[in-house]
Amino acid sequence: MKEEKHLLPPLPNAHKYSKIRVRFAPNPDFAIHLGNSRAAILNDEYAKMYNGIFILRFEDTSPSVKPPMLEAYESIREDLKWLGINWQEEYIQSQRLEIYYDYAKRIIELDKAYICTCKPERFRKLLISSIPCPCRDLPVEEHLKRWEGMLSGAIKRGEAVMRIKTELNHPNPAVREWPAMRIDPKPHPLQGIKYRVWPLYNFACAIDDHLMGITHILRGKEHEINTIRQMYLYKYFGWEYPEVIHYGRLKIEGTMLSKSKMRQGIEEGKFMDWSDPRLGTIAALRKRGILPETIRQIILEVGIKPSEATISWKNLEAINRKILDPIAKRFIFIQDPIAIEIKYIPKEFQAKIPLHPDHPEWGNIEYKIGPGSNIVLVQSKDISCLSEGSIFRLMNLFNVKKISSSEYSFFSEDILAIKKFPIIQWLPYGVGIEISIIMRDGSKIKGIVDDHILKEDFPNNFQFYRFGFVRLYKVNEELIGYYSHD
RNA sequence: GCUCCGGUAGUAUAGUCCGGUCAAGUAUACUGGCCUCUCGAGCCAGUGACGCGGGUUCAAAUCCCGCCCGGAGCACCA
Repeated sequence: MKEEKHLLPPLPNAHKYSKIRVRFAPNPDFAIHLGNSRAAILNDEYAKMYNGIFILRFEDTSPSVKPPMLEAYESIREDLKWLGINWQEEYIQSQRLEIYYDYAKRIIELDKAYICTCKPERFRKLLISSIPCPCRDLPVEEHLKRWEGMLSGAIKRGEAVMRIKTELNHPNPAVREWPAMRIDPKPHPLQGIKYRVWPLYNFACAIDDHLMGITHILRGKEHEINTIRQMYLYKYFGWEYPEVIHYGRLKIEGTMLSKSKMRQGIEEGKFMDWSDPRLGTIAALRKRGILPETIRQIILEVGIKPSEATISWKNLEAINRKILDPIAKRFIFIQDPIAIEIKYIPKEFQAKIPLHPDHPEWGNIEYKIGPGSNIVLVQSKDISCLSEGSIFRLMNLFNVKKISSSEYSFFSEDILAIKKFPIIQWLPYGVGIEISIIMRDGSKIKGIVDDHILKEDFPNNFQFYRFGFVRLYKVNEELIGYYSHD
C-alpha cells in the first residue's frame, strides 16, 4: 500500500526525552473496540516513529463499578497483537496496590491529602460553596489513623474516602478536592478479597504514569479534567508532568461503541457475544473480515485532532476492499439454489471459472456441461425475475432461453450476442457444499459454494462472484461465512 | 446550569500556528462515460465545503470580536 501521506504530526518536545515512552491503558471490563484501538494504534505509531517503548497497562481498580472480566485481559492482548502492536512492558494495576498505598500514605504525610468521612451529599454542598469540609483541616496524624482504619476494615465501605487537596475555589468544581482512594470490598477477579481499598482512576493513573516514565500521554478529550486533576499530584510530589495530547471522540456511523451498552445487549440476548458482526469491537471486525491494516489506515487517516470524527462504514469498507480485492480468490456461491434442466444442448461445453480475473496464472475451475449433464444450479432470485422468453447467460458457459419457469433451453454460445442480458453464476448439479453466511445485521443466509474452496486454507477471505467479500471459517467440517462487504 | 474543547463538501482529511502561491488539494461516496463473461476491481470526467455576522488588511479558511451549532466533563467509573 502506498498510503504514506497520512503521517502523524511529531510529538511535542520529543527531543527533551532520551527515550519516548507511551502507554495504552485499557480497562479489562470488556473487549476493546474501534474507539479504543485508536489510542492503541496512535501510541504504537509514535512508539515506532521514535523507536520508543510501548507499555500496556491494565486499569482494573474498580471491582464494583467496572468489574474486570477475566477473559478480557487475554482477549485485549490478542486484539492488540492482531492489530500489529508490540509492547515492551506490561503492568496490571490490581497487582500494584501496595505501591498506591505507599504513595497514599506519603501524600497524606505531605498534608496534601486527607481522609474525608463526610456524607457525599453534605461534602458536595460545601464544595460548591468552596467551604472546606470538617475533615480537611484535621491534623495529619488523624488522617494517618483514619487511613489505617480504611485498610484494616475498621471503617466500612462508603464511610470514608481519601481526597486530594486542591484550590477550594477552583473555577471548575469538578477538579476541587478530587477523590483518590475508596473502600470497595467486592472480590476482584484477579486479587480476590486480598484488598479492600482501591485507588480511583486519577490516583493510580498519575502514580503509574510517573513511575513508568511515560513521556507522552495520548488520551481522549473526556480526560481533559482528569489531566488537570492529576497535575496536582505531580506538583505535590515534585514530579514533572508528561506531554499530553487530547484527541476527539471517534464514532462510527450507525454502530454504538459503548462497552456498557454492548454488554447489556449481550446479556439481553440481542447479540451473540462481543464478536457479533453488529458490534464495533475489534473481535467483531476481525471476524467479519476487516483487516488490521484497514483499521490502522483509517485511524491514521483520522489522525489525532481534538475535534470529534465519525467514520463511515463505506470508507472503512472501501479501504478493506482495496486491500482484499487483489488477493482474495473468487468462488461461485449460489444463494437459495434452484436446479434447472437445460434442453437442446448441442454438444459438450467446457466452462472455465477463474480464481481471480486479474490473475489468470492462478488458474481456473473447469466444468463440462453437455447433453448428458445438463442440470445446473442457479440463484432462484436471478431467474425468477426474468420474463418468459428472455435470454440470460451462465457465466463463462453459454446463453440460455427461459421458456417458462420450469423450462429452459440452450440459446447460443456467443457472448457478444447477448452483451446486454444478465450474466449469472451457476454450478453443475451435484457440485458444491452447503454454507451459511452471517450478514452484517446478524441474519443468516444459506446457499451452496463451489467445493473446490475446500482446498483452501481456513479461516480466509474470499470473494463470491456477484455477491461480495466473505470471511470463511471451517467449524467441524462445516463452512461458516461472515459477510464483509460488497 | 456551570467548566472546558471543537466547527473545511455526505464522510474523513490537507491547508489555520508563520495572512497572498487556496476562486481550496486528497480519499471515499455520488453521477455520467470507458473497460470487464462478478452487482468486484481498474480508467476518464463531473457535482459537492471554509457555521454566521462584523472588524483589521492592498489581501483572511487563515488574525480580532460577537453570535450560532456540536461535543465532552461536572461519580466513593475508567
